[in-house]
Amino acid sequence: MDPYDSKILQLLSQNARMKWADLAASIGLSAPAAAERVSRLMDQGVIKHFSTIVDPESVGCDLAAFVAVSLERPEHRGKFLALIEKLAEVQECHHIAGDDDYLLKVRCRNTKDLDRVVSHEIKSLPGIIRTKTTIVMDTIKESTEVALQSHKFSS
Amino acid sequence: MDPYDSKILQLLSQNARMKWADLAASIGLSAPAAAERVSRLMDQGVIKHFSTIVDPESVGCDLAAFVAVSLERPEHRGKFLALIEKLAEVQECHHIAGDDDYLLKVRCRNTKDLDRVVSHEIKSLPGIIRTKTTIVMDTIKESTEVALQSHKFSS
DNA sequence: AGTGAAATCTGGACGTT
DNA sequence: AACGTCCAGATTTCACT
Repeated sequence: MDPYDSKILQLLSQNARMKWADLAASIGLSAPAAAERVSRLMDQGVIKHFSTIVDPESVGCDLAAFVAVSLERPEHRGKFLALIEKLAEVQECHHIAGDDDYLLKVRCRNTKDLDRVVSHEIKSLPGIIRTKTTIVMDTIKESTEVALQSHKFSS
Repeated sequence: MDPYDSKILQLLSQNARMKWADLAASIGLSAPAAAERVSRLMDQGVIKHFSTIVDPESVGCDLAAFVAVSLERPEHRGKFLALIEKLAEVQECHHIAGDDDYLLKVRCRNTKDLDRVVSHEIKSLPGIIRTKTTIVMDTIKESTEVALQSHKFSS
C-alpha cells in the first residue's frame, strides 16, 4: 500500500475530525493532495465511514457480553439475521467456525436488559437450538484501528 | 440524558466529520450551541474520540478470530496485558466470566499470521495455560454505535 | 443555555510545475 | 501527481436575550 495512504488511515483512525491541513502537514503533503487521497480512499471503500466512539458506561450501557448462537437449520438464517440487524444492542455478529454458528457482541444496560435481548428477542425466534452467554467483567482494550502492514497488498 | 445530546451522539456516530451547521440543523439548534455541546461531551468523556472505520479486507486484514486465553496466576497479568496493548492485531481484550480469563478479538492477514500472533507472541508468555481460537468465517454486523436509551441515566 | 452577526480560518476548484 | 492561490462557506468568538 502507498505509504501516504497508510499514514493517512493511521492518523484518521485516531482523529477522524482532523483538519486536512494538519493531516497534510503530518505526512508531508499539501492540504489539497491529502484531501484528494482521503476522498479516493472513501470511493474505493477503504474508508467505510467516520464514526464517533462513545463511552458505553457514560450513556448507561454498563454491561457487555458475548453470545454464541446455534441455529437448527439454514432456513432460519434470514429471520435471525434480520433481527440481529434490527437490535441496536447487538453491536457485532460474526459467523464462526466451531461448535456454534454465530458469535454476537452485545452491549446493554444491565443483566435484566441482557436477559430481555437474549431470552426474549433472540430465543423467541424459531430454530435457535441454544445460546451460550459470556459476561464481560472488564474491557481492557477496545480499538477500531486495523493493523496496517508495511509490506505490499492489492490496491 | 438530554435529548439534544442523545441525538448528537447518534448523528456523530454515523458521520463524525459532519459539519456543525448540518448537525445543528438536524436537531434544531444553532451551530455554536451544537459545537459547544460536542466539546462538553468530549470534556466529560462521553465522546472518547472520533475514529475512521477502515475496511479490514481492503488493507490486507482478511482474517478475524476470537481467542480465549486462560492465565495460570494473577502475577502473569501485567506482562500479558502489556503485550495485548502492544499488539496492533489484537483489537479487543475483555476480562470475562466463565472457563477462560480473557477473550481477544484479533484481526490479521491470514492463518499464518494468526499463528504468529497466537502461538508465538501470546503463548510465548509465561503463565498461559491454554488458548482457544475461534475463526470468523464472515462478519455480518460490526457497529461502533452504542444503543442509546430514551429513559434517563446519570449525567 | 441558546441566538445571531462578525472576524477568522478552512476546504474545494482551478491553473501551474 | 502534487503545489499554491483564490473564493465560498464553515467555525469560533462575542455581545445579547
